[in-house]
Amino acid sequence: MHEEIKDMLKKNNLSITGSREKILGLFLNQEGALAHGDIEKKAGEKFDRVTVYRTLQIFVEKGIIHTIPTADNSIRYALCKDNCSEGHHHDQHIHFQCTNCHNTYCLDDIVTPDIKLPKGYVSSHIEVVVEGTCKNCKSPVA
Amino acid sequence: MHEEIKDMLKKNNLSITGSREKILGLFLNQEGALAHGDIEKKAGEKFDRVTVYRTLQIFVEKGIIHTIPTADNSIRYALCKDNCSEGHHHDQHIHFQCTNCHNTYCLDDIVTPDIKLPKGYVSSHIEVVVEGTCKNCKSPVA
DNA sequence: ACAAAAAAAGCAACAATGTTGCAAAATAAT
DNA sequence: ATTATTTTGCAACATTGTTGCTTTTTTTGT
Ligand SMILES: [Mn+2]
Ligand SMILES: [Mn+2]
Ligand SMILES: [Zn+2]
Ligand SMILES: [Zn+2]
Repeated sequence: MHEEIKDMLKKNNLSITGSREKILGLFLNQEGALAHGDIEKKAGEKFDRVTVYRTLQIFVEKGIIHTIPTADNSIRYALCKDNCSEGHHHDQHIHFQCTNCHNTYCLDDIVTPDIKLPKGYVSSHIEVVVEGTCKNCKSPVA
Repeated sequence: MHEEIKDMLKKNNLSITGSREKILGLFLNQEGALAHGDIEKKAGEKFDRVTVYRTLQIFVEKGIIHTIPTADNSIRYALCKDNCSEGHHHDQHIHFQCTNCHNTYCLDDIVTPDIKLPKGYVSSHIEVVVEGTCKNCKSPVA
């Protein structure tokens, strides 16, 4: 597991440092997505806030994690599982945000749908965020 | 036009004040969506920053405007055209964000698609944001 | 294993954004 | 017109994000 982390960093031409190992570890041990605040709390006790910002930034650039837009003005981050690479993401799955537990999940198997746009508009990327109740929060009988 | 603004405020049980008239006017004279920063710049010169926050908040609550999530951590706001009411939005259109001019548009005629979710997930609301080149920025010949 | 070079982390200072409580002012109701 | 209600502006503060620079750590090459 810890070797896996080092390998991932090496594969992306990143030097192995404490903060990168720690933060990447957080993502690997996490089902859903993480908001910046979560990461600061969990990792930031050991590291400077600025380091967390810079680590997340470089992880996004390298295609290790991707961002998920949400309506509450706090970006979430999640691991890329679509073989993204430096400067080129191709995450095309949708995201689910539970209004109950407030977790955000990548639904990696659900591909973003095609959207027919009005004449003149050209699409390069589609983000779909579905809100509702997640499988863990589903009411027992419903 | 100015009567229209007052009527909208009255219809929503809001008292008629300078800041509300001004900010609602901005939205009515605007094709795309407005980021908080835009509104502060255009209206905030006359009004306190706090007033802008509170005005936007109450407009959202009343169903006069809705928010649009974006990946750059700056919520955009746009007029509701779907007869939204207090506490109950039913904007079901998609949004388009131009990577060139950075405008955000409501594509009011394009309804959000149905999404087939994995077992256990229940959807209550769907947000779709398409990125690309808008009709105004389209390259001449393409 | 060591020294030199390169990269990252930490620190401090700052900018931008968002929140809250309260007194003064404006608006609405009587 | 007076009173009651609502909204505003202000001040103070909290949170979030950015930048430049020095020190420390990691990597590279020997
Ligand atoms: Mn994802
Ligand atoms: Mn819209
Ligand atoms: Zn849940
Ligand atoms: Zn454009």
